[in-house]
Amino acid sequence: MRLKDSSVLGYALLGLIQRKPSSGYDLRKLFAETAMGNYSSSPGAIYPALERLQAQGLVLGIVKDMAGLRRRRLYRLTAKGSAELSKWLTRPIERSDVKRGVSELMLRFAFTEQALGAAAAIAFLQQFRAALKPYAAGLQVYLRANAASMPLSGRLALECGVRGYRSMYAWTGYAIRQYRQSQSGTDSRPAKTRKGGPR
Amino acid sequence: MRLKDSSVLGYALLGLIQRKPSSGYDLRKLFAETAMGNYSSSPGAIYPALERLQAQGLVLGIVKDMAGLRRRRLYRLTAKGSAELSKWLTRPIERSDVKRGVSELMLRFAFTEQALGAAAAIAFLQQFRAALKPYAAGLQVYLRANAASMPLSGRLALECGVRGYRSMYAWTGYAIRQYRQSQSGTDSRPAKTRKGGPR
DNA sequence: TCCACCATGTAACTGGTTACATGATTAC
DNA sequence: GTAATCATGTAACCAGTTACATGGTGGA
Repeated sequence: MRLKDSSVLGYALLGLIQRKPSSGYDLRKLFAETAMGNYSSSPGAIYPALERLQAQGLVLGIVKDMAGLRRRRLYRLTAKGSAELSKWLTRPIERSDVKRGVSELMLRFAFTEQALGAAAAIAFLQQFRAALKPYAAGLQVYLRANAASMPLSGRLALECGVRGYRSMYAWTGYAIRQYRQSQSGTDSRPAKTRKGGPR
Repeated sequence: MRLKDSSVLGYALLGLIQRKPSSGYDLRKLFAETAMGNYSSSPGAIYPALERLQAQGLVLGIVKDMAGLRRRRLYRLTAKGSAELSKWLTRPIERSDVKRGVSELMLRFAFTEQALGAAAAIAFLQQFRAALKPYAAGLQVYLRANAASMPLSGRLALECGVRGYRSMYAWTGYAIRQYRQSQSGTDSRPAKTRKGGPR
């Protein structure tokens, strides 16, 4: 009897709660306002998800009587929840993960630093890089083999994919360099300086 | 009483069926084998989806007694289905489409050429391009404004997104050039094109 | 005969969406 | 007192997943 792993939404919630104990309302706002907007929102998704996490013992919600405001249920990770989050973050990256879509991997990356430290983030990037390379190459091979028999639109759509994966591959190199740089400088605190921007 | 628009899967099925009348089995194989793998597969999704499309009158399934094989139900588009597909393909591209994810847009692009001709595909690319530019710029602005207060991982994740959108923007330029080239050279397609002349 | 494969379906479960309900607090 | 906002929930519905069922066909 397999306990279904938490959905991506579940892991996103775990990650955010780990970062800072939060109420459902807080989390909704985060999803709605920050660049994580592609992840769902709306009470009908989040409150039930939090209940599921609590039922699995990954999270513990305590009603706080915030002076002067309506009671809010503050969730924080349990030890089990923390372990589950770590397990998800360190799960080996496979071809199928890349294929299924890169957004879950980016979410994992975004949480790795604060949950497991910069070294783990670098390790993640290296794995990601290693998975991207053959994937892009495979697409390229498929493209070369089938280009002649595909309509132009199909060929171009594939090329778009190849370019996207290549771009991400290049990004992993850049990101690793950034981490190394931030480590060699002041230790422990990831450098917030250097707002160069991409490119 | 709004009939819910077909889901993305529904449109994907319409597009594939338009290209060539197909059975559920054919469609499953397409999803499983071609680079469209990210779209679902598995009978439990496809057969019910086909039934829904039929119930909406977008598609008509006829049992063919393919000599020597088990009967297969061949679906083909109805006029209504064709119209619905065209409506989806030509729906204006908005910021929210880009945000929600680019894969639906790529699917639309891939079907546009065969359904509506090369001119429509070019028009789609131009719209797509026009939507990508401000989106990437907006991300960039957000990044610059918040980089200082974000952990390195968050900053890098955002930068990855910016790079991805830039790469896609560049791709739209390339794709438009490719279409122009294919049109000016040997016209393979019977000219549905030339509506407004390639600007 | 039995197995492998083609092809279609179905049932149980899960999770997300939309829309609404509820109640507490602050501002007027 | 009433409106706006904070905050949590709930119910109905819908689509997708997994896993299984069905049955027809060809080949050993």
